[in-house]
Amino acid sequence: MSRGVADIDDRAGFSQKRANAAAVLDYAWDRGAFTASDAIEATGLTRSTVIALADDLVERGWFCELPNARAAGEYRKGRPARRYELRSSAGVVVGVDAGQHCVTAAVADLRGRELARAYTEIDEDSAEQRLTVADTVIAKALGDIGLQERSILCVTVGVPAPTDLHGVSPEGEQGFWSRMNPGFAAHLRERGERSGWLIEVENDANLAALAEGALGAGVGASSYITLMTGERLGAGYVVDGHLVRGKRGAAGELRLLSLVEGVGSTQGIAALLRTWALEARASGTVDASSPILKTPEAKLGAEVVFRTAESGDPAALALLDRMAERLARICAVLGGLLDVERIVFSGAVADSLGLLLPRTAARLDELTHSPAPDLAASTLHGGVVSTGAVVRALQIVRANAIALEPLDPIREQTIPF
Amino acid sequence: MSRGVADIDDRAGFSQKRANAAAVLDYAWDRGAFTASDAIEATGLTRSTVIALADDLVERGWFCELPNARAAGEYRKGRPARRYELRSSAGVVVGVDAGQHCVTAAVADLRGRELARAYTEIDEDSAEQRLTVADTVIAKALGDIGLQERSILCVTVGVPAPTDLHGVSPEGEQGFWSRMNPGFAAHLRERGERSGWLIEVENDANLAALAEGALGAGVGASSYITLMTGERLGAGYVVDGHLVRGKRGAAGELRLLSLVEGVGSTQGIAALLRTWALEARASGTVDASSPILKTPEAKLGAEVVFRTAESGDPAALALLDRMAERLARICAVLGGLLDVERIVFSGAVADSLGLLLPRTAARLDELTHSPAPDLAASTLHGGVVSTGAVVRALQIVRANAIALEPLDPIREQTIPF
DNA sequence: CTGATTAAATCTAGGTGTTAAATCAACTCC
DNA sequence: GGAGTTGATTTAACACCTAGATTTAATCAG
Repeated sequence: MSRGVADIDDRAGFSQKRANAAAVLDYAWDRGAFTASDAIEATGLTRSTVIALADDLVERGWFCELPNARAAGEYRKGRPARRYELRSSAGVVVGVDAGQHCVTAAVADLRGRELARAYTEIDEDSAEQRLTVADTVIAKALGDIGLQERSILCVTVGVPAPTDLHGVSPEGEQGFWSRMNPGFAAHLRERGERSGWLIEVENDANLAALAEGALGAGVGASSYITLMTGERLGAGYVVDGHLVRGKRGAAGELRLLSLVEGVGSTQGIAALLRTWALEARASGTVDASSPILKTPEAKLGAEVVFRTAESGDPAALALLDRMAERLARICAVLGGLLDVERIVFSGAVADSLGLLLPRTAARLDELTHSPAPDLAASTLHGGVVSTGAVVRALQIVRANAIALEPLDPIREQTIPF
Repeated sequence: MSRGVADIDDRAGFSQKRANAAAVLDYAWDRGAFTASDAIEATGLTRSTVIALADDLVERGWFCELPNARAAGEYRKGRPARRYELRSSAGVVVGVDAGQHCVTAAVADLRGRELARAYTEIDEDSAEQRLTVADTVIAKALGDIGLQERSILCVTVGVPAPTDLHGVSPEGEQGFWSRMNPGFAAHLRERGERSGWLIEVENDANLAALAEGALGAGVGASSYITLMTGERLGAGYVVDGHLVRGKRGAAGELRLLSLVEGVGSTQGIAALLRTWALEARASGTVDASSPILKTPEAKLGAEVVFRTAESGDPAALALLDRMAERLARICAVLGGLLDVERIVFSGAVADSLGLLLPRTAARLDELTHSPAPDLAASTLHGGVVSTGAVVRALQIVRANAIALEPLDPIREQTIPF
């Protein structure tokens, strides 16, 4: 569980106050304003205790006390209750998508509202560069809203590589993985320890899965898979509410799907549709009027195929059917082996799946006996990984909140955006 | 987590004493005799507190106090320490394997020592019968060692069907699953509530996986798969230390493996080797001296093939190679998709895999790029499921211990076996 | 405007459980 | 038998929670 997070309290015995404070804080986390009575009911503690704890948390900067009870229209007779709320500006989290070609950093408050976002493209793949680029992108995002590093409570970095419990990636083929993750964990941990924030380095598909589960098409499902499907396929599994990582964090690497009949490679939808479209054009079977023939070769990609199919073009539809067959097989195997209720398609092509998804679902239904998993397209457009990183960072902060010291509660009302 | 277990305490606020007592009890669980000083170090609590808690637990029947410190040879100077130990006879757990043809019940003490075992075969498949047979088999096992129902702390039942969080199985094809699990959960829960024990109904392969992880070939691995491979294939996944169950508990149902090239059906090793041996014999390509030709048809099964192969028979070895290829593909897909470090072969044929496993491993190595999972044969012979049920029951008792009342500490020394 | 009503805050006394420090007990070793 | 060592026991103080009485801040009815 701790995963690279500094273990702050290793006492096994419990401090009652600490535990109760954690309960109140946790209750407040996903709730808006609340009164002492609300917390009393939720925690089973006495009024005196709850109020003492809440005042404590106000003093420590986690809560702010709201003006008065009746303001919110929800008036009830009797003495107005004091109202508290999690101080969403008690600190920020940073979610970084350290992708192959581009590094993005998103800064969010404790409610998950995105306050800033910055990115830089990377040309050269030197290890050094990836680390320093991440540093500067984070600094840039923070700078845009006038915050300093000490506002950070947690930084989570997503990398296109499996990561173990310490955020370290294995070598991988031709060292790709260790090039993508050249020691983010160690680098950030060192800085985090100085500045007092927690860190985590996690596989990008896993973070995407968390994003979908928290905000996207995975909401409400306790078992689902997120398929990242741009140029290459990758998956993040959430089963029984837990992220499934595997020994080296490589669960969700789909290379072995090549053993499934009719699947072959692990190329993504975008890559494959492009290849197929070029093949079709070369085969001479495509109608002369079809955009698949008319589009210039350099521009012929998945987007074109999707758009062309929507206008009823038979050649494009044939390609979609072929893709549906392939995706259905992938979903059947993954969904069948893991018994998930939903499979979310995420990544660049997610917005264009209108025609493809129903076809895939129909085919999937034929392949499976028991109820097949639902298929859904991500609603999170780009930035899934950085969003997932923010989601994960918030989870980490929430789990460790009582052990953390938030910003001094001076600049109370300043929510930059 | 609770999974059919009666939720005894739903207060959110914490009782400090209760939590500390739980810590001490949990510390004692997988430890032999220990002194107060040991527990002090482990829990971080004060001597006074630990001793008070320990005495409390002695009074409640969870601990017994052992004679004196120096007895155990581990003498150190100074005043001899009081020594405590988990009272393994504080109660028993019952693990039931409610298989298709046979119901087995194992009774074990809190240390996991098996005290009794009973079984009955089932001829007819009436739902009623399965429930009552389970009752009588449990009663028989208990009776053999002169215990009464109120000694039971938890009953776990393994069924050859997926189970959801409440222990309920879906319909399944031709109602097989609901015939195998005709409401064990509801039936036992009712009885358990009267007699004060916890219950759980779980898929048999999942229980086998837990058994392997606790006592068998899965020990030491945090991510492994147990393949149950008798007549039909089934798997239990443990990834990152968690059992992976899936929405309906059907993770590990391998029907969809039929989509993998070279795997085809989900028949088990025993079933398939029998079929293949008969095919080979019919094909006329088998040497006349081979036992595969000479064994009477009714006796020609997996056992014969394994034994024959060991004497170097080419026909039998060819069958093993064919099987190795198939198993390697299964392992490659499962191991690759889930990133496990080990795959354990469990079930009836586990003892005969001496020749098959190395061949499978070699082929598996070719199929995977990254380090392939280790392959291991179960060392638990028959009874894996009931053993797993006991393991699971003990987990449940451990997790809920402070909320349970053990037997009155009267018959202290009576450990029947 | 006054007093009744209501709901919540605040105050107070008491109890439970933990700690820290001092003291006592049971050993061994010389 | 006395010094030395380790751990149990005792004691007082403290931390935190609870329950109940009291007070406060509001509405509402007349």
